[in-house]
Amino acid sequence: MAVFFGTFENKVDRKGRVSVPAPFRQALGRSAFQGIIARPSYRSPGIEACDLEFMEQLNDSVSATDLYSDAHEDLAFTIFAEAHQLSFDGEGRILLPPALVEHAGITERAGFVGMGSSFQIWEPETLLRQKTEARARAREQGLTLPLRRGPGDAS
Amino acid sequence: MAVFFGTFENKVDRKGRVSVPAPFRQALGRSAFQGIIARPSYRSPGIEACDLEFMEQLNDSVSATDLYSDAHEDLAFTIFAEAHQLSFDGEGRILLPPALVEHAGITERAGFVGMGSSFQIWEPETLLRQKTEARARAREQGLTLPLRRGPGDAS
DNA sequence: TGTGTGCCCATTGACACCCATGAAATCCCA
DNA sequence: TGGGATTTCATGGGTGTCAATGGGCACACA
Repeated sequence: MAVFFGTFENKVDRKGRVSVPAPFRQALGRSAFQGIIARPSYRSPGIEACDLEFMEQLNDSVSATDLYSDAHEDLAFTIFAEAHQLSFDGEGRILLPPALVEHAGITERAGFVGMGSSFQIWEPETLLRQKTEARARAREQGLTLPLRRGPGDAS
Repeated sequence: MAVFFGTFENKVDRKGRVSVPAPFRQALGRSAFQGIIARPSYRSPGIEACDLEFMEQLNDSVSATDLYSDAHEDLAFTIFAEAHQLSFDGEGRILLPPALVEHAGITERAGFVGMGSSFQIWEPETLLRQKTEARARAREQGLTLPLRRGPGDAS
């Protein structure tokens, strides 16, 4: 599975196009669909982006909740309703839909930040603040991470 | 899994390149991606470095926390946002990004120190102090370590 | 006909690749 | 055991390549 990491900042041209950073494109691999799925985050002014495969995983996870339950409906609306399929052009650029641009407050530049299995797109200044705050919270709360080891690992 | 140990000091040339010590390169092995992942330590003025495989383990561990939870977002930002993928050139050198150089206060030389399953890169003078202090603290506090044995071990 | 969109090509600046050099460690053999 | 031969490594620098960016053109649709 793809792992996205690092922060990149690219220009939005006057046609509304942005280059998706080359490392992210490489992490996406050579699947049939050349592009990404993007939707507004419901918890922040950022755009969440992933590949089709991850969308299918999300679907599996949502499907695990009871059909017709409130949680199922709300999750489904939140995750799938506002999702956009954005194809790469020949140079690896995407066209940001107005709804997403507005949600993120993006104007001239777009910040791409890796989040592991997915990545996000932000207005660069806002992203900087968000990163700083997230790091501060992680440190204050003493967040630690129990490392999971693969099955072939002896320890 | 790779085990990194020892301390090495190499020169940073005027292009910002440094040779990764040969023992570390050998420990990294012949995986598909020839290089390392590096990110600023959030607890010290050092640079933490590991291989892609370790990054995937981190991703697995982060993925084990609930998607969209506060902890998940904060961890993802802290661990993945500042990570840089640094490829080796033909001579086993990496190009240190300005953000990492600044974080570590590196100028003309870089100190590499093995930390077991990862290693760190420091400004040499700072590293010397850090090592001295760490040893002093370990001695003062009488730190001990319960030894875990692998399953293949007879004893 | 005007607007949005996909496809194509040009430019430029960073950096990944290539080769050369010297020093140091290791090996080999008398 | 000593000293020459060989290999490995760290380092320096030139150059081709690729990613990001900008703009033009054709096509579709309203």
